[in-house]
Amino acid sequence: MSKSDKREEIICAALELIAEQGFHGAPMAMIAERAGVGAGTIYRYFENKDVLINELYRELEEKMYPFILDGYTTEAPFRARFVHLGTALLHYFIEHPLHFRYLEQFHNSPYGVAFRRDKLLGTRSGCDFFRELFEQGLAQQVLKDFPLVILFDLSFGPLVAVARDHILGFVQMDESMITKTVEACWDGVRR
Amino acid sequence: MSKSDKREEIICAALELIAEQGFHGAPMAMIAERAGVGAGTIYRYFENKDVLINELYRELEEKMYPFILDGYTTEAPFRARFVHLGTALLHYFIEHPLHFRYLEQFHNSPYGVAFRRDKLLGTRSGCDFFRELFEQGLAQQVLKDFPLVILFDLSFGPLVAVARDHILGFVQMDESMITKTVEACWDGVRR
Amino acid sequence: MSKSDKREEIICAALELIAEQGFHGAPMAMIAERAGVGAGTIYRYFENKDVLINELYRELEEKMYPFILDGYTTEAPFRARFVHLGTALLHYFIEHPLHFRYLEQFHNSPYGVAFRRDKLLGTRSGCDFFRELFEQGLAQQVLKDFPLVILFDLSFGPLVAVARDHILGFVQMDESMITKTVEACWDGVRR
Amino acid sequence: MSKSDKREEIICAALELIAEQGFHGAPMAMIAERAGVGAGTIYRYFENKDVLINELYRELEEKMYPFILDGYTTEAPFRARFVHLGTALLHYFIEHPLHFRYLEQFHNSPYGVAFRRDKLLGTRSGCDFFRELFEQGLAQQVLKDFPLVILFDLSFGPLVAVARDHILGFVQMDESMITKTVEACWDGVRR
DNA sequence: GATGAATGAGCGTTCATTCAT
DNA sequence: CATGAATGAACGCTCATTCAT
Repeated sequence: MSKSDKREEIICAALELIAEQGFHGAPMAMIAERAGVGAGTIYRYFENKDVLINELYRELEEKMYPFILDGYTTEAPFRARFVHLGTALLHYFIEHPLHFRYLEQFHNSPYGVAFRRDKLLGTRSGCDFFRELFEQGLAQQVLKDFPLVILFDLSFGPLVAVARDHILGFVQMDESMITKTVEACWDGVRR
Repeated sequence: MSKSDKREEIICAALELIAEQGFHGAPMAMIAERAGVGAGTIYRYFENKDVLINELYRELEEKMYPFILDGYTTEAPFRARFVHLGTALLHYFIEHPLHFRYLEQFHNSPYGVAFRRDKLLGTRSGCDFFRELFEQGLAQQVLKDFPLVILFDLSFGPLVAVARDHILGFVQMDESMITKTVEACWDGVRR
Repeated sequence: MSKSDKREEIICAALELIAEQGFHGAPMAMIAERAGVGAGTIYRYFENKDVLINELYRELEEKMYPFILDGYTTEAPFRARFVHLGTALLHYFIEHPLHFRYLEQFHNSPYGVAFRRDKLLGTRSGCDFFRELFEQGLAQQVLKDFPLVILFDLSFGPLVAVARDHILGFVQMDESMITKTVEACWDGVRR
Repeated sequence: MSKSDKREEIICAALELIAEQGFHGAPMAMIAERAGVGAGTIYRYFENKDVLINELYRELEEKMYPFILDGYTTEAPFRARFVHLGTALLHYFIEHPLHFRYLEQFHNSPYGVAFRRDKLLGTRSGCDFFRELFEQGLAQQVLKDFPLVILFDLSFGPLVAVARDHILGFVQMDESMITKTVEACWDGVRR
């Protein structure tokens, strides 16, 4: 197994265990076992558990963005762009339930709060295309006159909730339901 | 300190610590210390940590419902009732940030998932007025034709997200912003 | 409930719980509950748990002796006296399984060792009629020439083992089996 | 210290402490300390305290059988075989007082009762040579006509009692006393 | 005297992290 | 490098004992 393979196995094992069992249910020894490496080996790649958790988060984000931005063009009309992003996001969550559950675990924890604070204060980049889109929407007056944060909440709050309920089996999302849901979000933010 | 005072102190200490630090940031010994009681004392009032956590959740719910239902009347027009509940909920969260953060911790954990499953399957009562409202809305065709679960998500997803961002200091909600936010939710679900 | 009734209830509750569950399985609070008294009350009658345990032992011994000595006469022939005592002892154990199991718990514990040491060193009286009988047997040369302790062991070792197996249900002792067993013990010690 | 040395140290520390102080006089932390290992280390070798206790019992049994069976032959006359086993057992106990006291602690506890039940019901093998010997003795009519269990009690009851008294210093067993004692047991069971 | 709520030391066990091999 | 055995602090929980009522 090559060096980067090992890293990948560790990341993957951590993702599965944490997504399924939470941070509690994923001791380092268990992550190591599932990754097929020694317990000490993890510490060659990640300084400690916190670093592993944050690094894994970063990697998931990086895998998510290309997926969401695939086919996205800043030339399209505003509504179409909004629908594209929302639909892509919901698709991503539904097709990557482990990623989704990990992201949820992460956000709902001290890690996530610190992370989010950094991002809003601009010390962290990442999903700036969301921010750009919403700023444009405000400038063009197609969006309701809300602070950016609230526009985010109105858009993603429902999507995340729907994704969770789908993954937990409380509702079954098909293509048309996804579209309708995103359009409902649009109704929420559009002027 | 009277008997029920002690119970109250424990509940209160648990609320604060868990809201602020999560379940694993709140060892029983620390809860006891903050409550000003011995470690063993907690177990006179709560069989174990799980029971304490669930009991605390139940108590918060019981405090929340009267707050939200205050002034609520099934005679009012549908939109008014929706706005009432949404506004009240957001108010409650904003005025009780510890409660809010505890509820979030709870829902985002094995406790919450089990709880939610019970509720959706109808084996648990509680916020049935929400369900009733939404069922009426569907029947009267004032709401978009969605499964109940998704209507919940479209309504509460944003409210919860907004409350979280307010509490974390990412946005400052005033009365008018609250109203506007709830109305945006309404735009999301109304036909 | 009178003062001595209370003491009796405590003794009785302790006997039952310890006999059935061992010292471990008999917390003071549980003893108090079964006795129908407050937990603190026990400490009015017994300085602490150790004292309770030793006192209870002493009381059981005191109840046992009259039972065993009933009908016993130093005038009878030696063998008859031996058989009387052995039979009576086995009967007592079989008819008072709680007593028997308590005595066993006691003897097999630091309490019992200290107790036995006292007794053999003569600082404790009690079952001196056993000692007298065996000393006579030695003097009259009807018993094998063994130290007293070994004669005790040859006599009571089997009886205790048989009683235990009966109580645990590994064998069913009836009157004739009891007699035969005691006679076998006699064969062991007689010259 | 090698891996198996550590396991041995733990076993040995547990044996000493439990033999001397009983199960509750031997907390895991104290066993670890005496073994010269960290508290957590025990759990690498034994799943929990129960498993350690049972494993230790099994190991003692395995050490005992070869000792007892050394020089034992099924060809010898019945009485000789009985005397061999009895003498060997008593020797073993006297030469291994810690083993003896541990075995006593074990048998006089929920562990031992369950264990003994298994053995009598035949779901456990082990000292089947005892059983075989006694069954032969019954068939050949050299033993008194008793259930097996009682023959066991008549034989081992005294031996165990004598061993205990020797170890506690209540009597001093030498070679001739051992022989005489076993012969007395034989008198007890022989027809 | 009687109570039982309160205590806190002590238990068995877990797990992030280290380090000799 | 990679390992995984070893560690020990920290956890949830119990229970003998005390003491205000």
